[in-house]
Amino acid sequence: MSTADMPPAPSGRQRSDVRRNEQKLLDAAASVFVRMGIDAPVREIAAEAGLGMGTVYRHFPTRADLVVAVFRHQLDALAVAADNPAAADTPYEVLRRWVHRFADFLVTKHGLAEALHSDQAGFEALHNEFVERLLPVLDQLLKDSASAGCTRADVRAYDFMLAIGNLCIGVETFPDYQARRMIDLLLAGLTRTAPAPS
Amino acid sequence: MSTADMPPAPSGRQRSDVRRNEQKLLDAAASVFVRMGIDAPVREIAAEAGLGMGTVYRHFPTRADLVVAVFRHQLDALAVAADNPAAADTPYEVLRRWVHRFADFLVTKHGLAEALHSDQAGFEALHNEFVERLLPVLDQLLKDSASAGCTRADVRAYDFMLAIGNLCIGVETFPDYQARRMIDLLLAGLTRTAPAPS
DNA sequence: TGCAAATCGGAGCGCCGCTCCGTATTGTGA
DNA sequence: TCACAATACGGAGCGGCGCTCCGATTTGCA
Repeated sequence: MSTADMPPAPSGRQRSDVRRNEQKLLDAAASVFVRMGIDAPVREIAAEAGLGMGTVYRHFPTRADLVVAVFRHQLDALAVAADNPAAADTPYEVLRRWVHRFADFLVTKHGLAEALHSDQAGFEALHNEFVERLLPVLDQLLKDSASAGCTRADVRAYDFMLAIGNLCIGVETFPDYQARRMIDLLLAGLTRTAPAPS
Repeated sequence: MSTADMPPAPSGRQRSDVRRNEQKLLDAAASVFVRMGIDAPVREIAAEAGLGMGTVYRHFPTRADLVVAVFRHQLDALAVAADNPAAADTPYEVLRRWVHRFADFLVTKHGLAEALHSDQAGFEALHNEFVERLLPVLDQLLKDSASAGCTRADVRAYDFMLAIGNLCIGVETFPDYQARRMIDLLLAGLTRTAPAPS
């Protein structure tokens, strides 16, 4: 599932061009993603890197793998962003801040939010990566906030994560859509008192 | 923008095969949409109707026009669904019910929610249709509820409509995702008392 | 330096949305 | 009833996409 499961090589050394080209591809992809969005043609990335199509697909079997690789360190940053409670904030405030940071991340990468929920073949890898890296963090934040009595406890982190991601969809397509307000609305719904469970 | 702006014909009568084929196309599209989702290939629809590609595109210049035409009467039904207050419900309850009905509509049409927010060329028509038909209704529901003191008044109907649509994305791709809960959460966030205006 | 193993490059396949124009159908006036 | 515009149809074809496949090239060890 991951890009490279065995650390360096099973026998003998790894060829030098492999590492070099992988880095070229990551740089090129990052650049192209900024310029043309996540859905940029693979050919474009190959061209930007000065490499062939075959090379791209040998390093990253599917587009989603490339996307995941490009954004992995940013995902890591998000995953640890909740570790420093930052002074004496209420757990709800910590949660709120993290959610907005998550939304920032999704919105600034053109089309990432859309891709996250795409049913295009291969993009489950992207979904899985988000679930693996971020779900535990968000789950903890939700539990902390609920334990402190700030928020209701009957909201599953998985639903909540997908919901935040979903709310970010369309910010580029429809300039009038204010995703932030809707995220705040969802956060408001999280606070205390469930109205009436049907 | 609409499929046919002039009612019958500007001069002379309209050929009979035109009406016949348009109906064939609508039926075929509805059937194919159910079977393969909104993103079904146009060729498939043409084949199902027993017609050629050219005929499809002459009747419906873009895929979105076809989608809009297929679902137009259901949109109408939604647009008037809020007209009968249904006994003595609180305005918030009326709003809640309508929102869920809207969500039902989106979810049962495979891929409609996704298409609504697609940046694919031509799909603004779909977006526009939703805005034209449903936004006034939702706006009224929100205003009524706010006037009655049930909900906050600082939420724009446009944002809210797109948010509901967004939350419905992924229900088919990720069976574990419970969009309904998140919609209820958003509705809960709507009830009175804004926490802290930043 | 030579050679086998590993990697690269890009032509090519299948699928898509959409166009274009020769062909078939329709309805009307004689 | 028939002939003839006017109109609509059909599907080959274009450009673009993701992804594969295999001959050409590079690499590093002996």
